[in-house]
Amino acid sequence: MTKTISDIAQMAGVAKSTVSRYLNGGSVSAKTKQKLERITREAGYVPNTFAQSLKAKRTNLIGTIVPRLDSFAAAQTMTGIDEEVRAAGGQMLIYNAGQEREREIEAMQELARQKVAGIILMPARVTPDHLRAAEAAGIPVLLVGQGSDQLHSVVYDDYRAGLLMGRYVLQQGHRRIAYLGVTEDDEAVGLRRKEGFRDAVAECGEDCEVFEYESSFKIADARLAAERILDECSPTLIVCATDNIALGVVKTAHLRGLSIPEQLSITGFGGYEVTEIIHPALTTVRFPYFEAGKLAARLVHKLAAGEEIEQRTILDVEFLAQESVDNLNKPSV
Amino acid sequence: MTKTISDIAQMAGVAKSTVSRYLNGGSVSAKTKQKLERITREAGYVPNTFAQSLKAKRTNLIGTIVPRLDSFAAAQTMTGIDEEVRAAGGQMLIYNAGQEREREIEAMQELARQKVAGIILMPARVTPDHLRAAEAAGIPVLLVGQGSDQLHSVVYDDYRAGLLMGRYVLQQGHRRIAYLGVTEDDEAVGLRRKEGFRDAVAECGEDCEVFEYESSFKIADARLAAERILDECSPTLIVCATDNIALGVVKTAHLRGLSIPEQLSITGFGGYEVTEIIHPALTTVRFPYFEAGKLAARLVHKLAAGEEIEQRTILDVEFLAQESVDNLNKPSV
DNA sequence: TCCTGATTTGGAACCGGTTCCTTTTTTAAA
DNA sequence: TTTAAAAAAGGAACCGGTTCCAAATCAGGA
Repeated sequence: MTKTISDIAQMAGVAKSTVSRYLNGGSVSAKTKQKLERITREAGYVPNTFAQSLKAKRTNLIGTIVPRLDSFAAAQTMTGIDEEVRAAGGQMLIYNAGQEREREIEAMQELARQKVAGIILMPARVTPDHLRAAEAAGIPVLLVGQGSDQLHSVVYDDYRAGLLMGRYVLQQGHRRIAYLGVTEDDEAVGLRRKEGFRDAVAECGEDCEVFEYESSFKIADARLAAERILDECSPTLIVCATDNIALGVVKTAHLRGLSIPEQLSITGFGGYEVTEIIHPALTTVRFPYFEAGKLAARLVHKLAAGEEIEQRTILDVEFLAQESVDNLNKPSV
Repeated sequence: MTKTISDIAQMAGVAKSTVSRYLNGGSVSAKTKQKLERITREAGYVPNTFAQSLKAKRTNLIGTIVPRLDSFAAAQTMTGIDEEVRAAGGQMLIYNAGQEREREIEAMQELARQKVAGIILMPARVTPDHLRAAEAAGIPVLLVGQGSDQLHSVVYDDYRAGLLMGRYVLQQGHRRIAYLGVTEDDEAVGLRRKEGFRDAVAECGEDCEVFEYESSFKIADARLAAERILDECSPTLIVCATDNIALGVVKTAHLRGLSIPEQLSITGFGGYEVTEIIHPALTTVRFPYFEAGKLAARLVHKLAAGEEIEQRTILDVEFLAQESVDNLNKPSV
């Protein structure tokens, strides 16, 4: 059976406090050190994590709460967190909230119970309940993707993403545009991106019709929304609030026999891997999900160590011009 | 401060053993029960997991080892596991092996150390090292996706997937086919699928040229392989061992200006969500990743409870005819 | 009212480590 | 050789629960 520290102590003929000291780098004579080295190795001794944590009252676990496991953004972020946490000798505990706000709260309580060193939360929206739960948890909570005045956060520059996208498509000559967004409850994705886009339209000065629509994050819903848009206002371009929504719109366009980008231009936001793979490649804005994960892990470690960090860290985004937007200024052949 | 069981006992004027009994449904008088109900609630008492686990020598955690976090198959499987584990009142601990075999071994040791109730492992390949580590872990280990004579497993019917695909494309009239596979070290994906496909060719009886190529799982590599295939043997169809590989081939075809499926037919395996979204939709075989996850969770729970289960559970696959394969039998217009 | 058996309760040991404090041993200086 | 200081080792308490066993309380029957 698995050995305990007392077993080792007995085998070595020393007190268990000595073994503990040996294991944790305390003052032990060279002779004893050597003997214990051999014995622990031969016995295959591994300390019991619970006993350690019980005494230490904390772990080196970082809890990550994600809205779902099968999303590109979540997967990239988790990978980034994992890489950094592992490098720091810790481990990442993933909690899947399944897109339900209640379960995000529940997850914070549960993670606090498990005495994780810190929590990284990727919420769709920050509610007072979140703040209360974060407060009650008594451990650092870091938001990713959404900001808050109360909690520390790592956010993307959603406003700039919208602005860059707006400037680009206007510069390509589009003046009849549908904006397919998501609920404004989602401040980052629903609101900021749209604001940036609107401001780009405003600063352009010229006449430009923008029709605003709304969809959920699901591809199927995006397809339906696209049907409505095409029926109602036949724009030259549909700007979609996420790459997934854009994929749905692309599908609908294909089904209607519209060629992209000649008959309909489409853009997304996100920079999912698939956007370069599909044909035509999707013009989008790349969000540094992976980097955000790494950064979040570093920051939450700092918080756990009691260090001060900036309230809000804003990560820059990168505009990616690809093939799905037609240049309406080009001389006709 | 967080309360301990002794605090509660003191507040209630009883021994801590009584509180423990109350919490775990032991024999407690109605009066005491009532009092403790109130006090634990008011004090917001939550038991310390470590102390519990230290005594119990086990947890209700299920450890899941995945090759990577950002893969469709892994995400679906994890979601399935999570759903089932949560329903059973447990929790899933995810360990990302980052596609490195060593880290799979390391993960098993680490999870054993953390006394998880069982391990679900999704390996690319089962090596003697895996078997040794599973043995040493002393807790149930269940494989998903790859079988083994030594360990319990949930596998897909890869052979049948290959067979169905082969029969279908032959029936569509293809006789000059490239099979773009992966290393045979991967028994399920690299070997079984190909064997099924070969047998379909054999049973067809007619003359049929099959050119076999190999790629990694990466889209970029698949694109390069596609270039070689198109240069070397100009088949009417490329059968790809995974949907991701197929996506790479589709991309290359598009870049070369080949229209799909008229000039080149392409198929995949997997049933990733994106295969229905791209245009033309990819003909593929759907693998029940989500269901496999749910089943795996149930089975590993049974193993943890000491129940007997079948050595190998084979899950059926579903052929999905979509648009990316041309019917060469159709009368030319 | 007293006795017996069933229920409740309290006390102590234990799970496997860490840490503080004291005692013993070693080392070096006087 | 003696002595003081430093290094090493031992012992016990503690972290926060669970569980076993003995003691106390309660109920019902004689």
